Amino acid sequence: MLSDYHIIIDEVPNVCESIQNKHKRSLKEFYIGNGYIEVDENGKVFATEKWDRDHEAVSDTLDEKLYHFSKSGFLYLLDETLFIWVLPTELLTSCRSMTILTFMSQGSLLLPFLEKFNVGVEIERNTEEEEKFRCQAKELITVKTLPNLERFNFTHTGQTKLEGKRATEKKVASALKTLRYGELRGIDLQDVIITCTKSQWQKGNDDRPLSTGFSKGARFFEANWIPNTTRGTNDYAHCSHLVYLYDQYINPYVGRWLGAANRQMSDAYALTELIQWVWRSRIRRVEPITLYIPSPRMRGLFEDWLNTPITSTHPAVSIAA
DNA sequence: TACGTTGCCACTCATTAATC
DNA sequence: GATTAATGAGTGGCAACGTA
Repeated sequence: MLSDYHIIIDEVPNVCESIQNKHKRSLKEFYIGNGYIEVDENGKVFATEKWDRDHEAVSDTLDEKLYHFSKSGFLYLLDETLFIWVLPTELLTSCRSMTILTFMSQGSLLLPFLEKFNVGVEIERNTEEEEKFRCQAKELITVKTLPNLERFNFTHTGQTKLEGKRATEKKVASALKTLRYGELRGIDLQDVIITCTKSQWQKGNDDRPLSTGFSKGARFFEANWIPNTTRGTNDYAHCSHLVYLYDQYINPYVGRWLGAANRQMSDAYALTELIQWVWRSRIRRVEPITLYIPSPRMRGLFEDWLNTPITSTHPAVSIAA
C-alpha cells in the first residue's frame, strides 16, 4: 500500500516505550514457566496458543494489555523484567523511501534502533544551518543555575526515591519559592514552564491536579508543568522563563538492548531531549528566554553545545532513511 | 552590614459536610 | 436543592536567621 510513496516525517518517531515492569520471579513463574509466552533471542514476545485459549480466564492474573500488545507484534521483553512497546520497522521500510528531518540525530534512539534491526540508513547534514541555529540560540538564551539545588539528584530514579521524604522535597520547594520572589518577581507564572517527574509535582486527576512534592509550598503551582519528554506542541510558545529539574539518561534496559549504553550516547541523548524541551518556549518565535538548569551535568552539556561552533567534523544532525 | 534564605501567620478560595 | 459552616490547601508578605 505504501510502496509507491516517498514519505517525509519532520520529527524522529518514538522507537520504543516502556510499558510495564514485572518482578523477574513472577515473570519466570507465571508468564514463561506456565507456558503463556515465548521470547526470541531479540527479546520479541510471542503469546502461546495456551494464552490465546485462556487469556480471558487468566486476565485477573496475567495482564490482558500485554496479551494484546504481543498479538500485534509490538511487545518485547528486556532482561526478563521490562516489557516495552517497539515501533514496527515495517512502517519505516515498506514505503519507497522514508526521510526523517531532525535535529541532533546522534542523540536519538532511532539510529541504534535501525542498526539493531539492520535497516539501511543514509545520513545527510547541513552544518551551515546548524551553525546558524546554534548562534541564534546563543544569542537568545541566558542559562542560569539554582545554587541551592546543584547537589540534588534530579535523575528519574533520584526524584522517585525522594517521594515522601518531605524534608528534602521542601528544600526544592524552598528554592523555587526563593526564585519566584527573587528573580521571577513580576513575571506571570503563566509564562513559566517547569519540568520534573510528574509525581513530584502534582497528584489527583489531570482535570483538577493538586500540588505535591516539589510544588508544595513553592508558590509555583500556577506555572506550566510539562513532561520532560514534551515535543511537538506550540501551547507554550509564549513562555519566557524555563526551569529544568531533570538529569536525563537513557533507560538502562533500553540502552543495553540497543547497544547504546555508553557515556557518549547518554550525553547526546540528554542534550537532544533538553533542546527539544527548550524549544517549546518562545525561543521558537525568536524571542529571548531564561533557562534555569540546576543539574551541573545537564547545564554543562547545554553550555558546551551553545559555545562550541559546529564544523563539518561535528557529528551528524539529520538523517535520511 | 547587606543580602539571600527560611519559617510563620493571616488571609483567600475551593471543596465537602451539615442543615433546613 | 439551596444555603451555611467547617475544613484544607495555597499564597503573600514579613520577620528572623545565617553567612560572607
